[in-house]
Amino acid sequence: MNDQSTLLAALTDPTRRAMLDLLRGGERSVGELARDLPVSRPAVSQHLRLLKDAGLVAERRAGTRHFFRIDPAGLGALRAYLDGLWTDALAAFARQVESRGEDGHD
Amino acid sequence: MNDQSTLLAALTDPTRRAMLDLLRGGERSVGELARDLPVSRPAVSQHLRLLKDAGLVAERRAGTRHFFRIDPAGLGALRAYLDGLWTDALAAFARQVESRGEDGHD
DNA sequence: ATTATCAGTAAGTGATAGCTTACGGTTAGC
DNA sequence: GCTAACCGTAAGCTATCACTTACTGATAAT
Repeated sequence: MNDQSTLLAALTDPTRRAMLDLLRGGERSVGELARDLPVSRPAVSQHLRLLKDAGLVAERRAGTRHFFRIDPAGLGALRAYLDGLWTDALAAFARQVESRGEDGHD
Repeated sequence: MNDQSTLLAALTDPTRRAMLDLLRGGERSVGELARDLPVSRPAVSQHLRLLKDAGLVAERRAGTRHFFRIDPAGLGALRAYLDGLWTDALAAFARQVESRGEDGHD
């Protein structure tokens, strides 16, 4: 019920979304990501930790390289939340249209 | 391409998500929202402006009352973004599984 | 017309988040 | 063993954001 906070906070930052966009094509190492981003490598590491904690990326280590890739599972939870909100909003709208003229409000 | 920033930023704040949850049942006035939230009424007004700018809520004015309700359209854009990310991630994963052993990286 | 209610705006404050530089740790190669 | 490359962590700084109080505007009612 409170995990959306982590997911949404993770997706809100522009740099992190840029990182996810870079990972659309497949996994990348930390250095590779930093090379294509306007921030320092430590900053990328911090963002990756956040994304990993949020369940949005997965890690694979090979030697000294740490490869990251998008984890589709994390996005599922977010879609479920938005779907629920969407459904409820439509239901509320239908209910209101249906009761045009009635005045039961406080 | 940059509208997700507004949408995600709007959804990230816990107070704004609480407001949206209150609006799940249907439209509410500003004062009604403030009464059920742990923040002041001006704070609610500020949040509503943000949500409205993001396209997540719609407004209806009746006398001095300003009623707000969830606008399903805004959520659609966000779902589309997540879907694209999801699809690409799955495709990238499939591509990588398929090329086990090959080494075409930079 | 005056008063009261409802709501948006402005200004100021405190906390949070992202960035940087500096450092420590681990693996690969000579 | 020593050096180099790759990466994570720590500390500090700055900017942004959410909140408050005070004020102004607009509608309703007496």
